Amino acid sequence: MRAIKIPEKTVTRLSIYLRCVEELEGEGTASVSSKQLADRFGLNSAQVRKDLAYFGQFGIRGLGYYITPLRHSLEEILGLKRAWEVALVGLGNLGSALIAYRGFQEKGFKISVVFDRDPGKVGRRIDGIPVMDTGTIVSVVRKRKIKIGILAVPAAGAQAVLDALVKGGVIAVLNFAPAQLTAPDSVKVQNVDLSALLKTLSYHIARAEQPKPRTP
Amino acid sequence: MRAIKIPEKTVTRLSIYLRCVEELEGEGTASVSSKQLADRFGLNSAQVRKDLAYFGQFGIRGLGYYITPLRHSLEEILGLKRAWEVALVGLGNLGSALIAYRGFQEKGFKISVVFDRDPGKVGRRIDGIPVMDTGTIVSVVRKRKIKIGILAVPAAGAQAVLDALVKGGVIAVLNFAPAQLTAPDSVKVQNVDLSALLKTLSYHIARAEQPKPRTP
DNA sequence: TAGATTGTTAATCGATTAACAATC
DNA sequence: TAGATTGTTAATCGATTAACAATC
Repeated sequence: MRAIKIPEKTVTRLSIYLRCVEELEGEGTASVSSKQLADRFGLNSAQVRKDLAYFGQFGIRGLGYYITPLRHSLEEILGLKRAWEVALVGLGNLGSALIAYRGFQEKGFKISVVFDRDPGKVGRRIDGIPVMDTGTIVSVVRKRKIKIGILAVPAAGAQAVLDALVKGGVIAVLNFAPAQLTAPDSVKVQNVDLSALLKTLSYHIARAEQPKPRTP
Repeated sequence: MRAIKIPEKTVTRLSIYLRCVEELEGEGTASVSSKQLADRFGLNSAQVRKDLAYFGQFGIRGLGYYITPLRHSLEEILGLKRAWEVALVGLGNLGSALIAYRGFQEKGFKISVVFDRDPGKVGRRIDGIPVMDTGTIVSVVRKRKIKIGILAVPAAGAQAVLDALVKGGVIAVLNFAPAQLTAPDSVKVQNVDLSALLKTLSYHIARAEQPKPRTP
């Protein structure tokens, strides 16, 4: 029996499909073909079918996909049928921002503990969430069986924090620190370098502004 | 003369290289080979050389790359030799968070105007930044010659805001709204769907927890 | 049954990695 | 000069897209 390798990009697209399907469901659509989905949301129909086929047979030949069952399947695959507890590390500007941001909680990801090393912050509660010392990460995360961590600390301390999270049993991390972190293969680290994203934008502007090479 | 297509991923990696080079420079290193760089930061040396070679010849055979000149070249390529003004649209939780977050300003991206449609917010100043009505995007952005926009509005209104930004002359957009937006090819849109990122993480946890197939 | 659309295999495309001649 | 490392071409790998038999 071969373990079929599912491309990372396929998983990323799954949440795009889910969003599209949610939208269609909201409009009361009963079923959709991969072609319709692709045309409407700017996707490729073959890719939609191939991506879905990694996980099972969700469609009906000659008809397409029933919306509601497909949504349920996507939620099941993505592990969204349950709520996840999340540990946030770093209560600086970005960390505070992420707590205030409701987007995560709405999607079933609940920040249930925050870690910071500033004694002035430790022991307080932010939005009802307890702030604990960074030194207690391993034990607290382990005790609460938390599997998802968010890193919102400066780059310099990020690796040590990641190590602690991993030691405590965390297996998926959203990292906002601009640093090349290392973790065991079993741990999934998603990097989000906001400044780097802006830098690629500035590259594109610089390219777009200067080159006025020749008017044919 | 052929226009060499530079892969998007190469541009993304450029800012990673810049970060590495900055770190080495901080340590007082004078030069580095692609191999050293790759070993230390978990990159591939051939890829480093190939990526850089898209933009010119920055190395010296037998020696490697001189750190400081390479940093300057990377900054020049990425358009970081100047400060950029940025227009932020949406002063909700995420928008406020992005203003409080110092990361952008530090890297030369200055949020110089914020747009919101809430009359209760318009006219005020946040952190010294004027809050203006969303209806004025086109004229304000055009007048100030702003080229970069950040979208922190709900998905429903995102396309209209993007259209306004583009009409005003913006050519690069960082989009936090979970929506499939369309823009002219000349406009670069970078999507950052934070919830989608968490969803791929929850997928990985779901995979990691269940499958305990057989112990050989 | 005829028409439509899936699931899947084959073809294409692009990106990564390896190899090496050029050259410091 | 000998050793090292670049810039670049060729080989490999993986992902996307096209094509089509299976089948609703």
